[in-house]
Amino acid sequence: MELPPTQPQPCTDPNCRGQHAPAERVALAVSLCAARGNKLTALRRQVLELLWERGRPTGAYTLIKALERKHSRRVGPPTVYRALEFLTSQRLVSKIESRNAYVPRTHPERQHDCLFFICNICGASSELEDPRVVQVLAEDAATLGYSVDRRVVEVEGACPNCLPTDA
Amino acid sequence: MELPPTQPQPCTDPNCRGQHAPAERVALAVSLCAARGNKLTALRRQVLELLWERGRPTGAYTLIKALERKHSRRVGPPTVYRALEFLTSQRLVSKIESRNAYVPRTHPERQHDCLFFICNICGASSELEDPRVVQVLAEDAATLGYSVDRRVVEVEGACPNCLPTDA
DNA sequence: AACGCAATGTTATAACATATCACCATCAAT
DNA sequence: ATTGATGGTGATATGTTATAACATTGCGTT
Repeated sequence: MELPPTQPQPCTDPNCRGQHAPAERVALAVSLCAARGNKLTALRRQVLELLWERGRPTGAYTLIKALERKHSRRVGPPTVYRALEFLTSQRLVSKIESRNAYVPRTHPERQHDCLFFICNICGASSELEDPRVVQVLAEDAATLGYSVDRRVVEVEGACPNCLPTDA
Repeated sequence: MELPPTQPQPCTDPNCRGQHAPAERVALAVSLCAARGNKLTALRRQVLELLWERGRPTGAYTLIKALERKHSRRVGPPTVYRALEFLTSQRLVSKIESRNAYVPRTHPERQHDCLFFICNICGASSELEDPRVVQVLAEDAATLGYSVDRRVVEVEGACPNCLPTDA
C-alpha cells in the first residue's frame, strides 16, 4: 500500500479533450465546486492533489501519512475521511471497493458511474465509461424488480505495461 | 450488521432445478467438495450453514459471534477467515466487496463469475448470472489491453420487497 | 460582543483482516 | 510401529480501515 507514485494515466475516453496534468485536474475541480456552490477547501484540495500525484488507488491511511509529512503534525483519520466523503459526493473521487482505496476521477463533470480496471501487478487503475454496462445492469435490475442507487464495477487483471510482451 | 436472519432468496436463474433449502445447499456443497477431493470439514460446513441460515451478506465478525454461541467458547478471527477462504476457493461463497461481507453462492457447481444486487434497506442480496456483462467487460478489457483475472460487479439499490408498492 | 454555522481537530473505539507459532490429527514411506 | 510431512485448527497479538462522539476554530451576521 506504500508504493511510489506514478504518472497520471492517459484518458481512455476517445472524446476527451485533454487537461490531464494534475494541476489542470485540480483547477477543473475548483471551478466545478464553485459552480455548484460547494467549497473545495485547502484540506480537501490537498487530498485531491495527493490522489492525483500518486496516480493509483491510494488508501486513506497513506493519505494521512502524506498529510502529516506536509503539515508536520498529526492528522486524525476523520480529517481525511471527511475530505474523501466530500470529494466523493462531488464526483471528484471514487472508492475502489475491492481495494479499500480511493482514486481521483478523470471526468468529474460527467454524471455517469464509472467502471474501473485495476492492475494486480503495478496497482494502477484505469477509469472507463461504458453505457452498455449501465444498460445491461439496468435490464437485470428491472428483471429482479430492483431500483438502482449505485453501481460498483471493478475488473482486476494485468495492465498492458505489466503483461508479457511478444516483441 | 447484526440484522436478524431471513429466508433464503428465490433463485433468479430460469434454468434452475430447485434444491434451495439450506440443508440441500449444504448437501450439494458436501458432494461438490468430495468430487473435487477437498474436505468440507465440520467447521467449514458450519460457516456455510450459518451463511445460508442468515440469508443475507454477513460480516466475518458476525459469524465469529455465531460460532462462539454454538461452541460455547472463544473463536478467533483466523478460524473464520480460513474457513471463508476455503469456501471462496471452492466457489461456495463470494465476498461482497462493497460491504466487507460474505454470501453463499446459489450455484457453486458453475464456473461463472457472479453479479450481485444488494438492497440498501433490508440488506438482502440476489445473485445473478449474465453473460452479457462478462462479454462487455471482456471487450473493454481488450480495448485497454488488460487481461482479466476477476470481476467485481455489485449493484446497490432497493429490492422489490422494500420498494414502495402501487397496489 | 454574541450567535449560528460549517469545517476541522482530537480521542477513542469499532469493524475488518492477517501474522505467527503451537498443537494435533492423518497418512504415506520406511 | 516409527518417522516425518501435511493440513486443519487453536490462540494471541497485531495490523488496517472506518466511524462515533465531542471539542474547537474561523468566519460572516446581527
